[in-house]
Amino acid sequence: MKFFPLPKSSLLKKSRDYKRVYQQGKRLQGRNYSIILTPNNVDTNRLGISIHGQVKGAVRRNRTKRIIREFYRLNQTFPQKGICSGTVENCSEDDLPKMDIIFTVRKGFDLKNPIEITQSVEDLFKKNDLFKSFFKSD
RNA sequence: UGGAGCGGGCGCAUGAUCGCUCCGAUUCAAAUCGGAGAGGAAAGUCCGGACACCACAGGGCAGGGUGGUUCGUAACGCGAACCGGGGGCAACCCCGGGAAAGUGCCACAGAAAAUAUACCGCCCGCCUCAGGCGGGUAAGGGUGAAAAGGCGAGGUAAGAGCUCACCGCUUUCAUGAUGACAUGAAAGGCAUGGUAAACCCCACCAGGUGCAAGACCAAAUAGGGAAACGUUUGAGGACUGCCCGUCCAAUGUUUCCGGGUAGGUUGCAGGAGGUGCCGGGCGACCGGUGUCCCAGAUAAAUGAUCAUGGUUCGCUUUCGGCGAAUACAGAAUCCGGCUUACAGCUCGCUCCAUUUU
RNA sequence: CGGGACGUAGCGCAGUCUGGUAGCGCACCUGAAUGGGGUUCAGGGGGUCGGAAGUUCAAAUCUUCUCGUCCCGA
Repeated sequence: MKFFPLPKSSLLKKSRDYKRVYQQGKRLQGRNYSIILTPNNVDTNRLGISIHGQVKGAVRRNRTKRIIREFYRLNQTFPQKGICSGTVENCSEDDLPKMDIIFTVRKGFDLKNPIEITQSVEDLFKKNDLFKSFFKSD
């Protein structure tokens, strides 16, 4: 069994970090959720989770957050992996920069375990060629 | 056996693997090991306190809250017991100051909605063809949510507390109770419609703001104060009329000081604490003693996966098998209440009906 | 964490303080006017007053609880 620790340094903490990602990041729209990505200058990926207040009930919000975090714990390099899976070009996961990720959830989100989220996110990356938009635009 | 009332409890369990937060130990550190990790409502934020800061000579008004009595409590709008009224066959449940201090309101209907009054009536008198006029009366009809004590007898032209008995009401007295109040007696002779979750009156209560309170440490940037050393001037002021010089001023550098933002630390987990036993009390609760330490996050920890087993439902139906479901809901300074939400399981006491003995 | 406001016809709002009749504009329907449409005029329909209890003879209105939406302060 492999170890997948998730310390707090792998989470976004500050309001200005969130603002930077919202302003500079690339957005992927899923079903009642979206993922925002931007490269950072730290040597790890960092995750932030934002759940809309219309998701009623603190229990439901907390549970959604924990499931997303569990998904991230098991797939900490999913942005790099996803970008490579979405392009036809030559791509190595280790050459890509580390990312800041924000996972935003809206009303109607109904994925109930990490496996469903993994499948949904993989499908999402395959539909979008992020490699091009990040590194070929200039 | 069925129905009902009241008061409690539990609210999935066990194991494995991978994670998260805090505490303790080892340790330079990294890390390792050990321990702990959501609720009965953590919720709504409706009350009350603790704690903190601010304000404050004393008193009052306005505005707000509470509302039978006596206890309990740190305190309460909470709880207990009792009192009175109402509902229920019953267990039991619900309600609670003042309407004979004052003001307002009571639609429509109705003669009249509180100063009393008279539509249909009843009775008497006069005029008189039907009927009309004047007076007496409020028992009956009618209206309305509500109609001026109820009911019976006497009384009367017809009636009326006009008189009387009983009930109710008011006042006074006596007895009992800490008290709400209860019981009894006498007198009055009907005066007192409802509404205070209308204004109001009476009694009692209360400074304000809230842990993002408050305390401490403290970048960057801008600006403030002080000191030292320089610089500039045919722009200014003072010593002095002029020059030099000095001081102020302007400006630069350095150092120091104070406030203080981001950020960090603390407040922040031993408490009106839980629980066993003993004692006091009808009870709420209180006292003594033993024992336990029981979440502490901050873009905010308490999770994921798998296995086995409960419980409930559906299908199948011989054991059994398969599938589904497993409530309401997540700590944010803490505590005492209230209110609201809640799948299902379960315990105790009591009442009613039926059956058997 | 603390404070405040709102919910009434399909839509936007009065009425709530001071309890008895729910009203206005737009929209909708019918008719008139026009060759037809628009404008205009006349008439009409449509509301569990967010929900539940309570006070009262009577509640959109008063009281309590509750649901939803929005806003403000830190």
